[in-house]
Amino acid sequence: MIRIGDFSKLSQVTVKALRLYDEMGLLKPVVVDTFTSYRYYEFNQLPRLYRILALKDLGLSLEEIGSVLENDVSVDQLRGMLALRQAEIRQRMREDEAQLERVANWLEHLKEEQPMSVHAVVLKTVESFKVASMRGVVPQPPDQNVLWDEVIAFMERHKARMAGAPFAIYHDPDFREKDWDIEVCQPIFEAVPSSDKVTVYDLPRVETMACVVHHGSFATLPTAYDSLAKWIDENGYSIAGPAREINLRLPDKPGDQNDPNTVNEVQYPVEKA
Amino acid sequence: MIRIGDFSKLSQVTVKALRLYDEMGLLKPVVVDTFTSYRYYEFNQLPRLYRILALKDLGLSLEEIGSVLENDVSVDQLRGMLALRQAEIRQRMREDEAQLERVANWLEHLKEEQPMSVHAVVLKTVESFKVASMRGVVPQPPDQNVLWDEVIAFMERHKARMAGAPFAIYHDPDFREKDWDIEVCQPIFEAVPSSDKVTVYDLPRVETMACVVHHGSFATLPTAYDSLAKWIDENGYSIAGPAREINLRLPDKPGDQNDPNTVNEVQYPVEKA
DNA sequence: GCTTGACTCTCCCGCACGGGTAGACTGTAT
DNA sequence: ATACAGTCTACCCGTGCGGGAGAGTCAAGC
Repeated sequence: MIRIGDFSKLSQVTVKALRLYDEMGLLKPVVVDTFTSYRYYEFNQLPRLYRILALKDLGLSLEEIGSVLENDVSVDQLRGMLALRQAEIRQRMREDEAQLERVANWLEHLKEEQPMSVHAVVLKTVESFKVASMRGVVPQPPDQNVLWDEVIAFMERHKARMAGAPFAIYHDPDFREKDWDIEVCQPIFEAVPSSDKVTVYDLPRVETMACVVHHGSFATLPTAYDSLAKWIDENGYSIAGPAREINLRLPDKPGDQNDPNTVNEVQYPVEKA
Repeated sequence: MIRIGDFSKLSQVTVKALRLYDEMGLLKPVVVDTFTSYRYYEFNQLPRLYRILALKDLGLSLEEIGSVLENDVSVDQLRGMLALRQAEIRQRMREDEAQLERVANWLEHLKEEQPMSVHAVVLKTVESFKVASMRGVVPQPPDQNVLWDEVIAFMERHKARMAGAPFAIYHDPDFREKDWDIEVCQPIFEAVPSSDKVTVYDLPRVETMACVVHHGSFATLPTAYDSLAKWIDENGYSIAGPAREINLRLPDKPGDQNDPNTVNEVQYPVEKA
């Protein structure tokens, strides 16, 4: 019979851990002195302790280890637990790879510039939601207000309530001088019927959406697109659909292209390249 | 100004997380109602929140993110932090790979046998320590007691105190019928001078030692060697030195080869293959 | 004006695995 | 006998929130 400190040195398991395993019932000392509460171990408890350590090395929780040691799980169940662990580890390795890529990308950018603005890119999943939408070709983006007028009139006619910030979808796959193919959308609650001009439908869910927020006048909005596109490319993704431009905060004076307080979120559906 | 729930939906950051970021000073609402304590946010706080999320995606802690956002760290320091993260991630990926291998190995063994005994293998680092040792060739392992007699006599002559369990080093690289090259060692505290038969020296540190404990009569000890060797091979290691056999609990009757209460730990120095 | 339901607030607990500390004993070696 | 090392219980700490309790607040419909 040896004391906890010696057992700790022998097994290279900290005293703290041994006490925890005792408390959790994984490894009880053979004797606990009634008066002093000193724990006394036996050499032949080492195999059990090593089994605990071996199972811990597989990434099982202490609770799981307890079940395994007490034969509360069948061999089949153990197989299941380990298969699950396998999947978890593989998943984590995939995440680590992606994270490594992002960190490398930051380091790359830190060589050149003050990158705080560039890198505020976030991936989200956007659920399906209902919109009142109108699509048309207009000379320039600011001209989309003719489309908006229709949508607003439509909403008022149907007393539809807004379910989120209005936004525009830019359907042109690449930049153009004039004649932009733009769809303006207003999220709504009610499933009102479409009119000849305004369509009501469910915008499908987007699994992975790369998003960046731009705060400042419309004139500087293209830089947001640029850095977002750059991020997408450099982090191993590719663009998988048309961009959305969400008008979180509109200019104080309607149509003012230079209000520095406007806030927009630019979104691109992406997929792992 | 919007309430926390709307800000949460907008950013897809849970209300809980937003409150935490407030408390940690990462992102304070623009207004907190004095009477109701309601938090009110602005759209233009989204870029900062996204910066938080982007930094979090790199694996930085919230505390680190706070420093970065408050410009408490220079670009050089940030570079250092990210380089460190890079090293951490790579390290973790290496560990994950090893863990994956161990899990796969378990699953492999679960197909065949009741493997609880086989797999209680532990890797440790063994520090350098002082021993009184005597090496010699004897017909069979049990004959090592002639060596022990010398060491015990030596210890008594010098009044040396034992610093741990006695053990034997098996210097033969492979199994043999007779004439075993065995070194018996007793860890001691005092740096007493060597005699002509017994040598006192510092056994060097072993970086990685694969260990298994055997509990039962000496007759079944070879199975411990077998499963240890198997584990070493199957987990991508190779044997890098002579085996040690540590006598944690000796037979009650000295020399009894069949006492089922003896406990031995078998150790092999290993290195990643 | 009142009710109702959806929000929001501030605590507090839990997780996994201990680290660290405090204050009180206990065992052992000189 | 005394000193020193070992051990005991009990408590708070960290990470990044999730869950829930109990109480207070806001907006909309009647």
